[in-house]
Amino acid sequence: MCDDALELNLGLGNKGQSPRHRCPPPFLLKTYELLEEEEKEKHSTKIVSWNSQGNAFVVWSPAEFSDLTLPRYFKHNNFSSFIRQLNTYGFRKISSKRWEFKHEKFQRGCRHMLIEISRKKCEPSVFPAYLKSSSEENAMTCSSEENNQQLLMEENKNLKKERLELQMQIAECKALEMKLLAYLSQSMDNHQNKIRRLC
Amino acid sequence: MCDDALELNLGLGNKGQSPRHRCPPPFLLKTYELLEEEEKEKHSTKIVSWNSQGNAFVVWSPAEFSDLTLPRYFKHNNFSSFIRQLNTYGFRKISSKRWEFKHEKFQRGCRHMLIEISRKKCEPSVFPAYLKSSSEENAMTCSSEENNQQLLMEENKNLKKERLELQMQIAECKALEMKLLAYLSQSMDNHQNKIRRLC
DNA sequence: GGGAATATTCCC
DNA sequence: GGGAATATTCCC
Repeated sequence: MCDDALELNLGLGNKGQSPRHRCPPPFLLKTYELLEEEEKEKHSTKIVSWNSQGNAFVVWSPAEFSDLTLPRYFKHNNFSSFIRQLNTYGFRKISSKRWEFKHEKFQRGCRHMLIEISRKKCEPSVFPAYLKSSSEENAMTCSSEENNQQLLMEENKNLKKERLELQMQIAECKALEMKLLAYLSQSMDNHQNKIRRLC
Repeated sequence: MCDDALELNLGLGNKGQSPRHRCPPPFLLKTYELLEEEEKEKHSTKIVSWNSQGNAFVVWSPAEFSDLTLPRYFKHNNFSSFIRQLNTYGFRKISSKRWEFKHEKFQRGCRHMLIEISRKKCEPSVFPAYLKSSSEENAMTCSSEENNQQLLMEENKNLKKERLELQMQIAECKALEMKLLAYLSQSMDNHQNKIRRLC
């Protein structure tokens, strides 16, 4: 199930992204560590923990969690901000009776899976926010030419971004090629040696 | 100069936006208040203050400002984050010798003007820096507008062509990858067989 | 100085 | 639960 070794060897983790994205987003790391560290804590009542199967976690006491736990890991003490982040990363509340949150790739003992969780994208639509929110004003103040120009600019920007991503993909492909070739030649040598030894 | 009353009465402040925008953004309010409150402080050395004319402010001691002042108003103690915000709101550093920042609408005793300061949009107003005319009046002549559009369309066309080429390169890369992998697995089988035959 | 990703807040 | 504005971080 775990391809980490292959990914590590071939350098394919998080394709097309910048270096800082090779590790999980701070939010996920902190939430995971918070759960590991809370297991060691000696509170009179449990504040937050993995559920019994370890495939989700439960905030047993939102009040204490907000006041005591959150500010130790984040720049706030608002339960709702924490939940907003959970939703951003695709967690779901799986119980109506308690604050239990689940994500397929967020499980006890599986820190390596965190890298597979990503923020939900807000669709990069053709129309940027500033055109959507004030389209009436724009219609008043912008000539259709200017409007056109804005669309062109937007498309242009997206194309350049796309170009960069494609270029990075190519670089990765080439690197993989090199590694495969190196591995191929090495493994042939090995086999040659084995055969020689056997003769 | 101050339209606050009118805006309030007609509910026209920050058109098309939600109520919370009728007051200045928190960053501006906090920075303004910070300056008012620092005036009362009794530090051995001045940390931050309005300049003598009151039309800009000076951070006299960035180190103390970061360690002592920032965390009292913001969720961090990084001078660079503070400066990033200043830039976002259009402040300029107006001295090369000291940390002095200025915005036309940010002046001592003029809290009511803060409402007129807004974040720079991340969207280029219309044109990128290298295409922008130097005049702030941006009284673009028809011909230069058309010219611009021509350039944009040209660039756009080229980018799309480039994209196609890159995509083809990637396809080739992937095909080669497949061949290498197939060859690798085949050659390993062959060698295994040779070894078996030799044993 | 600013683009862009992530975090926090506010609001529906 | 999520859209969108603002704040903070990271990077060029």
